[in-house]
Amino acid sequence: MIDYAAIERKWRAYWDENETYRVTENTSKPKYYVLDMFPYPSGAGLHVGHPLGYIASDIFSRHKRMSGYNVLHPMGFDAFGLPAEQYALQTGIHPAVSTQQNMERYREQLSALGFSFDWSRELYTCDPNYYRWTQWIFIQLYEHYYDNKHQKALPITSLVATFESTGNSDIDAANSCDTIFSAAEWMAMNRNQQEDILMQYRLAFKKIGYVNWCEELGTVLANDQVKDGVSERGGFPVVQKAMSQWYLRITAYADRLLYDLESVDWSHALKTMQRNWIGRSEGASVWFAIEGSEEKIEIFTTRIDTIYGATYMVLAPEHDLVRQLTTEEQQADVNAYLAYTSAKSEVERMAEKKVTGTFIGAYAINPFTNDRLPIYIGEYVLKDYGTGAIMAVPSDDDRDKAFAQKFDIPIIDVVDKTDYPGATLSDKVGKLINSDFLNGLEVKDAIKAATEHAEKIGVGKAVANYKMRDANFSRQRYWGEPFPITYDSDGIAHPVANEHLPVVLPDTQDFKPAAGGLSPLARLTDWVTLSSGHTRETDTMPAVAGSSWYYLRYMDPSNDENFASPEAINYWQSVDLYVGGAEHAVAHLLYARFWHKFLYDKGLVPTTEPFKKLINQGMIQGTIEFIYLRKNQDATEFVSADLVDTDEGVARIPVHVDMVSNYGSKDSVLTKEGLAKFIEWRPIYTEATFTTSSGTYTLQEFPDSESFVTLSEVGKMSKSKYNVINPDEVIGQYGTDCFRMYEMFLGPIEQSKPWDTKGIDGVSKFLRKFIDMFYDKETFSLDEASPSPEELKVLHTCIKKVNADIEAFSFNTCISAMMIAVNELRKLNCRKREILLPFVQMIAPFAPFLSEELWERSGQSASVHATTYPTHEEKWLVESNVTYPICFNGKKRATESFDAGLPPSELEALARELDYIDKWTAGKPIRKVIVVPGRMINIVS
RNA sequence: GCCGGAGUGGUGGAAUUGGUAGACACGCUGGAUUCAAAAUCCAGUGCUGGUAACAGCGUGCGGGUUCAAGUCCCGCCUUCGGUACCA
Repeated sequence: MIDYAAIERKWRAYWDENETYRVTENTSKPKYYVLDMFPYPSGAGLHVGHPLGYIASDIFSRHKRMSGYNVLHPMGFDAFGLPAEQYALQTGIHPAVSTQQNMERYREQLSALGFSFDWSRELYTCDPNYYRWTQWIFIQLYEHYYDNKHQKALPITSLVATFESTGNSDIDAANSCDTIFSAAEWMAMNRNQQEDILMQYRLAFKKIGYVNWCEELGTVLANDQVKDGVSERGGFPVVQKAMSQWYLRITAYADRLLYDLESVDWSHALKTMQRNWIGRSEGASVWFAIEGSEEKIEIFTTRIDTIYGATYMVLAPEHDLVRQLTTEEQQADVNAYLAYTSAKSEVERMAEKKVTGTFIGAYAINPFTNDRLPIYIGEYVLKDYGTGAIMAVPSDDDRDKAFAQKFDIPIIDVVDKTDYPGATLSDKVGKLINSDFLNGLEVKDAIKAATEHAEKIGVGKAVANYKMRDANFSRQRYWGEPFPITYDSDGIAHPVANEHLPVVLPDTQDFKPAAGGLSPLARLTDWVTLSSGHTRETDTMPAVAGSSWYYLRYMDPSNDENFASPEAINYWQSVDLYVGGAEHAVAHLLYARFWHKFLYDKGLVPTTEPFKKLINQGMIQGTIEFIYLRKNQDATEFVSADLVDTDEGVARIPVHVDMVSNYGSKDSVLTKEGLAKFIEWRPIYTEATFTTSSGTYTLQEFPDSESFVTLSEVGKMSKSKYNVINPDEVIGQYGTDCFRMYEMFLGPIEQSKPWDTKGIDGVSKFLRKFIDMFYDKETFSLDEASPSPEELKVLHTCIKKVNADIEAFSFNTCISAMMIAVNELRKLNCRKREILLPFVQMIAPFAPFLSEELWERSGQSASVHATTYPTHEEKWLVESNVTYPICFNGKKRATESFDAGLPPSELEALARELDYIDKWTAGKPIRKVIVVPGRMINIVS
């Protein structure tokens, strides 16, 4: 009856030709912006997991569109980034070429899935017409600083004006400048000095910082690209290295990024993740004088109340004052310790967590007690958090305590916790002791009192600190946006003039990373050196640059004058619904919010947040199979191998050495029969014994000798785990509509679940039954008679439920509601036009191809997707009778049907008359009867 | 360790947010159709006892609130994410 492949071809062509999904700024309709996180076009193409979010957002978009909204639903590609470049290094194929190919493949796969994207708005981040504006925004960041008093970004020129009139002492701005200067001092500086100072205020700035350096990839990585001390991509070791790098001062926006989370409709889990990442903690800054030095040590503490218990100080090994304060006698020790810490990689430090450190010979003065405190350096104090220095209170901090015990430093108890049994050291409870004027105060009050005292005597102040660091923005790689920055002969940075944007990424085949942390672009001397004598910045921007603002470009993707016209931005405002994976919960979403707030400060966007509502779709996982093998040389050692061979035809024999102890909980059994099948399936294992590069293995048998140990786990679909399922096969067999509906039917959209085609027949059957209703034997024919109230009730119940559930992103229950309706209509033998046409409209967002075809065959013109979505009429839903469960003391014992119009009092009276009451009350008098109209009746005795 | 989710039949999952637990679907069992199979259709299917009517039990575990708890509160267990020497 229906040839799926044919109708899919037909309607895709129709939609293309008629630009069915094209959208313009139509002010006569309310707007709605539905955005999917744009994909990185990888070489592997889409697997069944990718479309989950796209299907959901497509259904939602189609529903909104049919409900009278002007819907912007675009798609594009996050096309710059490491994988294409790594691929290029392996194959010699230019990233621009492979990226183009991959994008074409994605485009084809995406449109095969019937998504209603407005492809005329497609963008990709490696397009010069796009990254011209990425560069432009970068320049704006460079030319602005963040003013804390006004809580917004202001032009750097106004900062210069202030410097010229009053110096920097009155300025409250986000900065990394620790010198204070007067107007006269400013005017006396040479240009280099002035530019250095300004750099410490700019929102995009250059500084020397410790960065995650990955030698293997030849580049710096962001914190979130490093997992467990190795690069997320490739798993190469990552070490700390000091390099001059571009940064974005995202910390300036920390408070707003934190507090504005309250205004967005995101999941609780996601907001918490962002809050933790920003990591605001309230505390105090305190300055400790140093014996025999003009310098002071600034520390950050959340427990200023414990200052009377401070018995020593610790600086991070990289702290600026270390060199200066180290005494001659301690020099050798300190040098040895510094050598020790700098040789250690992040991985080692994390694994070890040893208590290490050394005394540097100097003493600080406790500003509250005037006690001499020895100054140590220790790796447990981090350079980048707070001020890189702490006052150590061993009585009330686990780490300080361990350190003090190791180095024999006195411990003074300052908090009495006897009133709080079970409280740990880190709990902020107890009464202060041994603490002068703080004695007897509760911790909370003591913190307040101590902070006030510090402020009064001028040795400290209340401050908030953040875990979040400024964002490293430099990559020493080829495949990214070039910085729109040149340097003059004095090394002073200059933004590239607007008319010279974009700075186009030069073409080359030589994209290998250069030695010494230089970008491949540094080798292109013709490009680097300009006729003016300036030289170009040769680092490129990270992938997060292009994705930080792409949602704005969709509003007006081909504008040459602006990143998007003010009119378009004003019309579309911001993204109403954003759908994407939780793996971008922190980095991408924080950067995008930061850029958006900056543009808001500049008056370029009308909203403070870019994404009003956000849905994280779950991951569709694959099954990862392991088979347990015994290494022949050593019968006691067990290892696992992936169930599949590699491209080279060699079994992979990784990890899980001691998993044998687990096999009671997770195992499934591979019988001898199963083994035969397995060998048939993977001919490389011709016997139960086989040899690989790492040895000879035998399948591990269970003691009963009838079976072997195997394991399967669910996990992310990935090429390397050989568990990728391509949607093409499923679509070929069942059709796109069925695939779409099945993915939705699998369960709630936000939940992760393993892919399993077991249930797809149910959806397929449902669609077939639905189509059947349009046919009389083999002929397409609808019943023109008027529908019965019963039929209308089925239809309208379903319409009501589907409308509500789409709004609630509960697509699985929409589909079950439609299944129920079809089952009931079939029972009623209904083939009525007045029932089935609204049904076609109702199912259209879910099954865009089939609905279009049935709509046409029913003699309707134009696209079903251009029609108005059905809404329910309450009059068809009213029931004349309601069936009530009759409960006795909360337990359901019977059901009774009553007239729906009866008031509760009459229902109660009827209930009291029921003849089986005695049976359940066991003769006890009825204490009361609870009637919940329309729900239930409970008789309490 | 800390933070945040989640635990419901053989399976995926429903349950209008405190009101008939297990909708819908898969699977399974029996039957119809068929030379046979596939497909399709019909019936049954939480567990326990019983031929049955029916009864008891039942939403990870233990308490509690309530006429009524999968849903709320307290204490655990398991599991999945995030994060980790953050002062």
